[in-house]
Amino acid sequence: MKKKIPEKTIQRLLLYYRYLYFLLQQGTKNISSKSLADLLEIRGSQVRKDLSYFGRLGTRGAGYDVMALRDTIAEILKIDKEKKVCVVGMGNLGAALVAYKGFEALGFKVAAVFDISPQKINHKIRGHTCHDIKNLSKIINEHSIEVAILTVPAEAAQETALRLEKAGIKAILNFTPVKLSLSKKVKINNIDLAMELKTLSFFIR
Amino acid sequence: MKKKIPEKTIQRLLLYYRYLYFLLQQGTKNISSKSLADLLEIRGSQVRKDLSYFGRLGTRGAGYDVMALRDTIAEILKIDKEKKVCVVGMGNLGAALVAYKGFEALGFKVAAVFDISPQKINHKIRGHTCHDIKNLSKIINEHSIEVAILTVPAEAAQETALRLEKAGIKAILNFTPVKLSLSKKVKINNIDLAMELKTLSFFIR
DNA sequence: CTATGTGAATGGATTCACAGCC
DNA sequence: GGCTGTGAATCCATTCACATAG
Repeated sequence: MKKKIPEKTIQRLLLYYRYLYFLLQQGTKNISSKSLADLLEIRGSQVRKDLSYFGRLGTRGAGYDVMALRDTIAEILKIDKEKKVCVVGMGNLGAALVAYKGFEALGFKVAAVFDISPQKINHKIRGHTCHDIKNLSKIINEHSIEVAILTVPAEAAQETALRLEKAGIKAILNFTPVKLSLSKKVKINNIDLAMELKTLSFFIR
Repeated sequence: MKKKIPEKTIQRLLLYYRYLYFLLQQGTKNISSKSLADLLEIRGSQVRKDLSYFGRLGTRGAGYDVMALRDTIAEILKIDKEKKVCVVGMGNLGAALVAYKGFEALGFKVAAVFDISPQKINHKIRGHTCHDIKNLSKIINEHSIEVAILTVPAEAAQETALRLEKAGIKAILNFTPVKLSLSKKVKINNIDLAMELKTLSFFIR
């Protein structure tokens, strides 16, 4: 059990969780690091190393108990605890993410959505009343929201991010192609769609 | 000028391109690796190493010519050449991506969209007539589409991916939370939205 | 005999540090 | 002097290999 856990390990932990969940539904009680690794096309040693960050979770000679491991990972990642998110920017992408089913399974709940446009404010978008971005701070505090999904136009990105920081947001999933400059206290992950597509296509042939 | 170019380098090249484009608009003629690196919060040596994969692009003592470097990167990444993509699965996310403006700037054009639902087939979605997924192969070949964006439900993901492979698709940007099993000829990049959000939130505090 | 857990070896990417050129 | 280009050094993640436990 070491100190610093690599981000890559956390990502794989989530993948393990998904497979274990599925395996359990199938009635699989026990699994070896090798079998789990094969499903993900990685090495058994990788699985074991990842899990070893969190203690001795398996039984030598016998492998891992699927349910126990799944529950341990759920605990590590706090998947059971619901976490509130807000979505800022109700364009096409923002509206699609509000409705995205996948978030629920990992314990996220969209607690508020924001936009700046009078045509959207106070209207329902996929079941959520769109709030004026002016009230960002108030609503984020009222609902104790810690995570924001940022889908505003590029021009508004930095400014909006600053408002999110001021409102006390701890993490931002940034869909804008802008490098946000905030204090290091705010954890930022970027999803740059056009870039992903371009990187991908560069490697063909 | 070495052999294998890391994927990370390609990603940064795209970022450099974006900044150079912007700098050029501002009238900046020349830039040092240090200044460019500062904009991206990386090291100058990283910029120089990345660029060195493609030859000697700068002038010792003087830095890089913004326009020349931008154009060289555009050439390396073939940003000028239009590449056709299709979007498969016209749910909320698929429909949002069809309308996503950011793709154009990097030379992508949505040439076809597909779904399986009779309610959508032959109807216009954000300006594109939605095709029956049955005609996937035919239309992909007619338009010489090489890249696909996959936004079908998880249950249909693997099956649809196989059809894309058979149709001759070279690369897939996979938005489903499914590990696709295809021959290694098809380059796959995964964007797992729920996972990104969960990884992000794990690291807060 | 089987499969985990882990220190050591390997591999890959980043950063250093300086020779080389302007 | 200033800044690039690059081999060497460093850092970090993955993989190996084996002692250890069941």
